Amino acid sequence: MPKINFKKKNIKKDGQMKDNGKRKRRFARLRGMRDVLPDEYKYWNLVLCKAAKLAETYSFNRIDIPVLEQMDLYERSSGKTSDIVTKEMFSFVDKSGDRIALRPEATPGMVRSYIEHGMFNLPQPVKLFLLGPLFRHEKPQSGRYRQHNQFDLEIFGESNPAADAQLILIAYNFFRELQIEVQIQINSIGCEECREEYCRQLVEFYKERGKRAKLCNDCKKRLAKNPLRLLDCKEAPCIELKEEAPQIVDSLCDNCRNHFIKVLEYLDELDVAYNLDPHLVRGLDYYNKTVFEIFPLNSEDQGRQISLGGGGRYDGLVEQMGGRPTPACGFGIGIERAVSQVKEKNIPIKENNKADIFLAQLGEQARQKAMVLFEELRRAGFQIREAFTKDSLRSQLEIANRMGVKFSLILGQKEIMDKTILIRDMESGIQEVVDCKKLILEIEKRLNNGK
RNA sequence: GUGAUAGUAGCUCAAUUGGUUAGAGCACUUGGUUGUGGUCCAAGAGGCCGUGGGUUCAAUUCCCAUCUAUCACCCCA
Repeated sequence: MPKINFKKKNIKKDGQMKDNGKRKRRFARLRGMRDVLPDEYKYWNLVLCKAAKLAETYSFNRIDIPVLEQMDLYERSSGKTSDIVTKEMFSFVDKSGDRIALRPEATPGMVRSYIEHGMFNLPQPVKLFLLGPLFRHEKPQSGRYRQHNQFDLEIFGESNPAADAQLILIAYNFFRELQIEVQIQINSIGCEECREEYCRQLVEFYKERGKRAKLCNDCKKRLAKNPLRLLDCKEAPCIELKEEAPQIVDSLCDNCRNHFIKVLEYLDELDVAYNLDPHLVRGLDYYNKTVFEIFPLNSEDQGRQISLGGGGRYDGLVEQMGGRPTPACGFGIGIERAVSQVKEKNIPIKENNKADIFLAQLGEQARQKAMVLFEELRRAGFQIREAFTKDSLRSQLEIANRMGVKFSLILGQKEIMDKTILIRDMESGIQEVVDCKKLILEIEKRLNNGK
């Protein structure tokens, strides 16, 4: 005998059918996007404040630039062959047929802004910082989102190696003061001339007796297109080969070598620890001379090294983008990654939004009076909270308790008639009737006693 | 873009050899107390068992696809 299978979801307890004719659609978050909820925002505040404070100290001025730019901007600056441009851009054609991209990195937009607003007429160097979102259409992973925020610093119009060193110092301070241990990897990839010379050496090296055959397929392509990227490969045979490959530091011209040595000297003097990494090359076309990257320092290493930030010098970019010849350098730090490090370290966070007083009311008339009183007390400078939409005293005291206030003021019909108010000590539960006129004095007395 | 694992309530997780009302803890709402929080007690609400298709009398359970998440690669912050 077949049994009829009624689905429970269609039947209410009383046996009536649910009205599921129109099912409401629930919207899901887009892939790789995140909501930052209040619980997490305390960590964000910590990180964001540290960033803004440091930037200010080193005379960087905050700017905001659009999230949308012309796609060409990135193609011409970051490089048409770079991963960021070729496969990671959120791009589209808008209603007027323009090719648009959501910014995948900050520097090109900053350069555009510098040129467009004639900032070369300002006293140089121009030091700017940006806090905001970037977009990359990658496959999401831990610590990697399609929208992420960066703390981005740029110095325009300064060729002095002290500028490079200062950027690294700021990054170093940023993490150290957030109690995150980091490791700084640094290298110099020289200027166009010495890089060209180096690439020639590198290609020659790999062409020697059968080395080329050992390379992975990607690297064979790199050898022809962008030999520098050979140093970045993580395939075992390629790593083995590159150990013996010529190092770019040895091919630097005098100018570039001196610049690099100066940067390192400043860092030594400032006691900023760094590792020279002769294989560090960055994925963007515009870098020259100093390049650096920051990694967390994990004693028990879990294999993957996730970068917390990186940057370098890009002396040719401003001119290439149509501006005057302008030396420049900059770096970016991933806010989400910094936040996740802070959370991991369980750094205690002081609650700065703690209140002293809660004002409870009972009855419509009392509610009106209480709303007025609340404004008075707030203007008098007290840290006060309320829940005027609640009716019962019970739920109001429950909220007061959750907020951890020291006292609750209770205003009801009886108190209004007597022109008094109740002060309840939340710890002891002791209540006192106080004359309304003396309220401020009485509160101050109690708050000061607590100290 | 490639590969691995997973998806049940807001959260953390049970259960099902395919079967009739899918459970718990925390959180939430209400009441016990029509003017008193933290503890306690009671009740309530909350589930397209990720989505779509297939097999079956019957699928949350089996199969396929897909989406999403996590992890690794690529690359990066």
